[in-house]
Amino acid sequence: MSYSIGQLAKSADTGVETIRFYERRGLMPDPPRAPSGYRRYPRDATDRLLFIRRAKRLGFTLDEVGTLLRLQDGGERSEVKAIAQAKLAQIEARIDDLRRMRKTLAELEKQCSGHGPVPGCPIIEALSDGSEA
Amino acid sequence: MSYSIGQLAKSADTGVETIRFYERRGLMPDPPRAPSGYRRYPRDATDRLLFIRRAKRLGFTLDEVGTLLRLQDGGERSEVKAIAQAKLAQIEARIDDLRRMRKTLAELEKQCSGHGPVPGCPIIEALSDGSEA
DNA sequence: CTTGACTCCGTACCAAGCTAAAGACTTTAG
DNA sequence: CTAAAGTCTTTAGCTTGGTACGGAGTCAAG
Repeated sequence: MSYSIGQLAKSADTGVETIRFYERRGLMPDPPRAPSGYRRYPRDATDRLLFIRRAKRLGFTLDEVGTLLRLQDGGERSEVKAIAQAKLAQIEARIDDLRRMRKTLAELEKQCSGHGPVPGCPIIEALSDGSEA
Repeated sequence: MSYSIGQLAKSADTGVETIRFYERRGLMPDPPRAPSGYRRYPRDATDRLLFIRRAKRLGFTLDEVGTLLRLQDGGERSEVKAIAQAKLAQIEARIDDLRRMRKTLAELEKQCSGHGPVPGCPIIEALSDGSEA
């Protein structure tokens, strides 16, 4: 037995178009075809698709997912670890960015009474004169 | 005295193309033109441009910046505060997302010895079988 | 006056990750 | 058998925030 692309899509809760897109990007292998030209997926195609989805949820780009998939088919564990470390560093840098934004914005938001006209609003003033942002 | 677009760009450390882009987006007003068709900016155009840059640094999209600019020219302070609160909520949600990613990834990264072949690597295994991700 | 820098406009292109439309063909359910 | 649903390919579009190109006209320094 094998899957049609629609069945595969359903099995991993993705869209048909997404699978064809991953195929074009080299993440999903070109599957065998029925005489009609329809794609026929082996059962384990779902595993590959779920691998991609999980890696994406952890923050990896599709290019990085491609690298992880290639390493899965033969690579050094050190390479996997290095990719994970790099991604961790990116995530932490992004968190730091967002925390800085939050800090500034939260201070301004707290200072803003929320009543009356805009002139005098500390948020707009800070944006206007650079005193806080 | 007035600025050419190049001088304005330099005064706010942006590119000429960026200013024309903001103009198309309605963030910068259409400036008066010299007989040649060249844009002539009043001195305070720099303030508007810096406002946009600062708001962007705080995480606002260009559409949101546009709203803030319109409020600056007459609006309720409550509207400004509401936009700031919504943005704060978005930032916090994004931080939470990233922290979840970091937690999962950090655990996997710690479990990975970084030595030997990929088969058996806890990172790859987690992506393969969903045990952690 | 010439040359180089600047500016004009419209359009196209970039990243990333899909998503959709068009038109033809195949498979499946009743 | 028929009709609906699925699939095929190619191409184009979406999001956000710009960046770049081409060819023409203009401005400023020497």
